[in-house]
Amino acid sequence: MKSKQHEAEPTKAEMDILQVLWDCGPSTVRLVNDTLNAQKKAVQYTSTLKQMQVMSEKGMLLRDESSMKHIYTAALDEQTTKAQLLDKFVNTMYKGSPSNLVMQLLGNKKTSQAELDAIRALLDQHQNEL
Amino acid sequence: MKSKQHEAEPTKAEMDILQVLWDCGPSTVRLVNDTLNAQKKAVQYTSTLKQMQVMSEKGMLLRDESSMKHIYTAALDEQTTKAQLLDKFVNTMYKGSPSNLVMQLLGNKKTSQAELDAIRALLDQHQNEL
DNA sequence: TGCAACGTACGATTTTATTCGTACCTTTGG
DNA sequence: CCAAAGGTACGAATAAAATCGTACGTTGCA
Repeated sequence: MKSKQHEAEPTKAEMDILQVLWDCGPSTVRLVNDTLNAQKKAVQYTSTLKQMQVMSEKGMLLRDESSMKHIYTAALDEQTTKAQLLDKFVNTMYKGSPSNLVMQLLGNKKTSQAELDAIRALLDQHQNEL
Repeated sequence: MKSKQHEAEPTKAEMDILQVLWDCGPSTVRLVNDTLNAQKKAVQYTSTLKQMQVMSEKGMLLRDESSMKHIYTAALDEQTTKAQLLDKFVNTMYKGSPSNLVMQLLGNKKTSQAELDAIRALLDQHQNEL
C-alpha cells in the first residue's frame, strides 16, 4: 500500500510547523511553539497545540504519547513534500515550465551573483552525473 | 505615489482570473468564466462575476462600465506579481535561496533534459548581459 | 500537602476564501 | 409588446483555515 503523502496538501500554517520538525527533529509542542514565536510568528501555545493535534489526525505528524509531554515527528518527507508543492507552483504559475520560473528568478534583482553561480554549479554537477 | 501592487496578495482563485486576463487581454466576465470552465475549473457564472467585482474593489482589476457588458482589465502586472509570489515562495520554502529551489528542480524526475538545457541557456545569456 | 508551572483536550470563535441564489435591469427578435 | 437571453448587483451560505479560552490532569517542590 502506498503512503498517504499525496492526500494532504499542507497549508501555510502546517508548513511552518513541519519546517520546525524537519529542522529540529522530533519535538514537543512547547519547542515548536517557542521556535515559531522566535521567528516573529506570534501564536498562542494552544493554537500550536491544536494545529499539531489536527495534523496528527490527518496523519501528517506522528505522536508519541508514552510520556506526558507528547513528542511529535513529521510523517511527511521534507524533500518529497516540497517537490510536490514546487511542482504545483510551477504548474499554476509557469505553465509547468521550470525554465520559465528560472527566467523569473534571473529577472529578479534580489537574486545575487553568488546564487547564480551556485545554480550553474548545480547544473554542471547534474550534467556530469548523467 | 507608489502603486498598490504590494497591498494585495492574490489568492488562488484570483490568480486564476488574473491569468486569463493576462492571456486574453481585457475581457468580459463571460469570457473569463467560459475560459475557466474550459480548463476544468467548474464554476458558476455569478461566482466569477462576484469574484471579479471584489477584485475591482481591491484595485486588482480595472473595470470599464461604459457599455452594459463591463470590460475588466488586470491592474497588476504579470511579471511583477509573479516575481512577488515567487520571492515569497522561495523565502518560506527554501530559506530565501533560489539555488536550493533549483536543486529541488534537478532532483525532480519530471524536469526534462530540454528544460535543463533551456535553463542553462538562460544562465549563459544572463551572464553575457552583465 | 498544596500550589504554581506546565501539559493535554476540545469546543467554539474568528477570519478568510469561495461559491451561489435571487432580484432586477437591458437588449433583441417575433 | 413581451418573452427569452444574457447582463449586473448584492446578500448570504459554505467551506476552509487559523486562533484561542477554558477545563482539567500531572509534576515538582517549598
